[in-house]
Amino acid sequence: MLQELQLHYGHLFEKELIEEVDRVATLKHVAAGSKLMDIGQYIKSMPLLIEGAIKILREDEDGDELLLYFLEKGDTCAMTMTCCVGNHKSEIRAVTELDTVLVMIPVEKMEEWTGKYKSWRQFVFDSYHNRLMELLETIDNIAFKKMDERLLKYLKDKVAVTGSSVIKSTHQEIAYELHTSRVVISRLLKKLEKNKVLMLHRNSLELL
DNA sequence: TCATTAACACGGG
DNA sequence: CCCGTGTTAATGA
Repeated sequence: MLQELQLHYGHLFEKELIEEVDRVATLKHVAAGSKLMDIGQYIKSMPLLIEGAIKILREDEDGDELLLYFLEKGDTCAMTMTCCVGNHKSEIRAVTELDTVLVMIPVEKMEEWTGKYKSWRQFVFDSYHNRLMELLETIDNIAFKKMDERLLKYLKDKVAVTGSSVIKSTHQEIAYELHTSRVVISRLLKKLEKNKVLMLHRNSLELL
């Protein structure tokens, strides 16, 4: 575990902190498509992403979903940090997008390290900032952009996160995550295909 | 105008 | 056959 930590967090954390993480945290492998966290749940440890990707979703009163943002390696869930420390319920749902490797840190250590390590404090604040920026971008998309632009951004994000230009989703699944209907997604995808932006296949599509 | 809903046909697995 | 896909018609915001 020390090696992975060194590789992904070595440039952020001082040596003593890395070693302490290695001592107290546990490594966790999670298969793609697993629900890590659901709305209303309490959280007892905080994850650092080593490998893979996680999508963060919000749900409305009808149970419809909306994708908020993706987490990638080197990221952590800012929501989890507040929930852990304040002992609040989770406001979001987290589902693994890929097979994912996590380092789980016990809650007590989070507060202890905030006083002990400057790099930890910095990491926590940076994470808040990054998530907030990500969230603002999502709000801009929903409020000011049309569905065709939202769809394109979604597809590009997905390609960036998975590291593959082939997206293995049905139109219906995409529609759920963007909170719209399949008819719209089908129509827009067809238009994008005509414009040579992508190729459509059954159960998958490829960005060009 | 554009999204949603329902309905239908097509075709691949 | 079942499911994903492409399209259309009706309705509403």
